[in-house]
Amino acid sequence: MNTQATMDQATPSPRQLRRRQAARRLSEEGLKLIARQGLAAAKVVDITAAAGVGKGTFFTHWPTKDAFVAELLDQVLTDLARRVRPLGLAPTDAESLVADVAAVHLRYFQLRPEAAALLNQALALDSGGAAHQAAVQRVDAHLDMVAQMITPAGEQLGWPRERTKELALAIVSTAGGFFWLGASLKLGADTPLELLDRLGRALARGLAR
Amino acid sequence: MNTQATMDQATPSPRQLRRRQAARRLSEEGLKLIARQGLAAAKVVDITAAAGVGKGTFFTHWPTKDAFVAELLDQVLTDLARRVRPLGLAPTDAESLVADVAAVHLRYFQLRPEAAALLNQALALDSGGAAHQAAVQRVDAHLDMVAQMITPAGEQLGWPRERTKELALAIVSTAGGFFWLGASLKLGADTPLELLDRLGRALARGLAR
Amino acid sequence: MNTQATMDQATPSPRQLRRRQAARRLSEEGLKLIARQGLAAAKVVDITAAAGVGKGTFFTHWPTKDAFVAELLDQVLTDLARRVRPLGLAPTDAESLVADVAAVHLRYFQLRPEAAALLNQALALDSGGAAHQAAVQRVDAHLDMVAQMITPAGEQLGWPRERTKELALAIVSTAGGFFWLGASLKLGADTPLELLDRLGRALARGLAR
Amino acid sequence: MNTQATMDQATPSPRQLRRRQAARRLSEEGLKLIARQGLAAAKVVDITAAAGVGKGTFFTHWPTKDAFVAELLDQVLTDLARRVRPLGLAPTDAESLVADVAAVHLRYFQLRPEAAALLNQALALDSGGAAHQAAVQRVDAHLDMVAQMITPAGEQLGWPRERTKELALAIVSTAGGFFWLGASLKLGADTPLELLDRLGRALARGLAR
DNA sequence: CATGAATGAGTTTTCATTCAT
DNA sequence: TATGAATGAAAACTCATTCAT
Repeated sequence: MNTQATMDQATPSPRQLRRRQAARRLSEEGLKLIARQGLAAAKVVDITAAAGVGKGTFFTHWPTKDAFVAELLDQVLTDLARRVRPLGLAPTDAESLVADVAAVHLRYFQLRPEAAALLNQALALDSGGAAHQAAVQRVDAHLDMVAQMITPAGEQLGWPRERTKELALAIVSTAGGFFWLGASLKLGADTPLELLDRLGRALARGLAR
Repeated sequence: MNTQATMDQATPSPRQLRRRQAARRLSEEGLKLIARQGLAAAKVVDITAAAGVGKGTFFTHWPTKDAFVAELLDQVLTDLARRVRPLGLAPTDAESLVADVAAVHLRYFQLRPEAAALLNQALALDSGGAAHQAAVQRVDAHLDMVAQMITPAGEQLGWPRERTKELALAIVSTAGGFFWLGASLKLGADTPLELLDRLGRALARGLAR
Repeated sequence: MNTQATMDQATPSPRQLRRRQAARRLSEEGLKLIARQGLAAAKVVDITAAAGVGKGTFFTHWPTKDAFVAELLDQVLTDLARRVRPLGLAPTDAESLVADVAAVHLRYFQLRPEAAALLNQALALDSGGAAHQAAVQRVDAHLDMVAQMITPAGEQLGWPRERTKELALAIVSTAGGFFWLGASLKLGADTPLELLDRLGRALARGLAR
Repeated sequence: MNTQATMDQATPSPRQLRRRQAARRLSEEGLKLIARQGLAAAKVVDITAAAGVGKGTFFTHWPTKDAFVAELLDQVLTDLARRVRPLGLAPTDAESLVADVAAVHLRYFQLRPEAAALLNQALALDSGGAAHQAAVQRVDAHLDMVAQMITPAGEQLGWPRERTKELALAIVSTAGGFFWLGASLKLGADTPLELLDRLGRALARGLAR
């Protein structure tokens, strides 16, 4: 009862704390490096060096580099979802809802261009490999979530219900693509929120005839 | 007098013809493979096998794989530009011009998802390498072209002149990103033109306050 | 307090020991193979196989094959220099000094024909490459060392001071060349020291009018 | 009787002339390139380009690159032999004969450092290959020739008869080695003949007790 | 014969992953 | 558990050689 294993959240041993710290640093530095140098160019040894741990440590946290990328992608999309979901709760008109969802995506990727980079690079993994499958599934899940949120609004705006997922795709890809290309071309980082909002709203308004 | 050497562009030797044929096949199959399996996973040997030539032949056409990718990117963007440029000639209202430019991009990438894939993957090359530099520059040039076309229209719609390039980025990335994510997720390929037009128009309309 | 970290040079970890062992074995086997088969024909994989380690291990010790060759050359010339230098300390007449320097070179290369082989092959590397530059510089440094030693003696024997380096070249190339050609032709390995000494002395005596 | 094939030396067809011209140019440029860049770095295509012929032409003259090198080596040693042999005809004292043979070698390699380079590089070919065998044999034959010439002289000077070949080796390797190392280190090219003679004579004089 | 386009065997080098300490 | 040394599969690229024109 008093042993560590007994209670999950109870005073993690200092060792456990250090371990989690290391994992966090690895995630952070890994994401940065992948965004800065590309997925292939970001070597495991670079990531561990940046995080200040030994190379072998990496593989005590994730079984493979692909698994690491998968978790990174999951973190990013989970984080993004946390900001999107509340929009579904407060009732607004259809147009505003869609516009807001787009705006949140745009702002998120503007602040975290690494997230946009990761999104794109993860989908560029070998189509054969399980890693690609996993990435696709994870993004798909995010899209489903967004689609579910905006289905009624879309319908009100005259968008075919069975095609709402493409609407979600439009929102996510617009935002992700803009800041992914933008990061490469050194554009977009300082685009004023006001203009981004206009871009976000553009989609929504455009739907209404 | 009637020999080949007489006229520069006349009757290329059958050998040259075969050679060009091979180059074209390599480009086609290369683009397909890169889109299907990812840039890194598309090995040179796969591309040559798909094109039905020996491995070494590849390197008689391009000095490196990166040079090949660069040329592919150039071909794609040149091809795309050929379809975009005419829009600048026929006079229309500002909103329609922007909407049309967006629509052409969307349709282009819908028909050629490989092009969208290439665009995204080329920018994911090692940030250090010259290949990445080249890709960035090429895309940048395309953006400049688009920006130049839509600058007046953007201004009329109240978009700051010095930020037109970001507008161009929005158009290109929306289209490219949509079909890049879409291809991975098996979405978008059959989205009706009508809906795509609406998405395209969305940006344009959204600009007007 | 008694741990390894306490003293810098004390008790290298057993892992480090094994590592150094491997490096030494690689150097030895590499030198042998290069002498036996030629620099180009001595594949890295052959060297590692001969040393009983994996192929990749090679590159954890030297970044390139060229760097390996450079170190080998340095080892050889450093080792040779260790035997030559003492001659400069004990005072003798000019003729004997030169003869002794020549004799040490001859004996050294007779006992280690691989060293002679390496010397010649390293200079045969692509003239364009940095590897060739490095090899040339290293040999040049050895020549300078020898030249400095024999400058006064040479002068006494009537050899122009500004051409002492060519004298050094004569000594080194005579010895190296003899056993390099000799090894290829299966000659020289059992030439009696007495005869070698005569050859060595020949240079010295010959200088005096 | 009147056909070309009938008489060997009679009026070679202009075609034959051009062919021989090409072969000569290939030999010359090949030797230069091998000396300048190293045997491995001197690509067949470089040689043909330098000679102003197509790549394929090379292989109508020699079946392999190795055969080309073998012929080059043969040409060089034959050329050298032509200058050495006359010394055996005019009677002189033993010391002078040996000294003269050495001097001829030294002068030859000073004027043609490419020849020295070729000599060394040819012996560095894969020990496994037939090319190496051939090179070794050819050099061996040259050594035998020299040895035969100086055997009596050597004996008179007190050099063991059964070791004359090593004496020949000393002469050839001294000269070849000096200018081979010298060419790499930019030394020796302008060493005055007088000093070279002294070096050459050194060997001879040194032999006498 | 001369040519240069095509070819693929062969080599270096990289890097995720394993595992003994 | 953390570490970094060892490993070998994999991939780009080179270049002598072949051969159709």
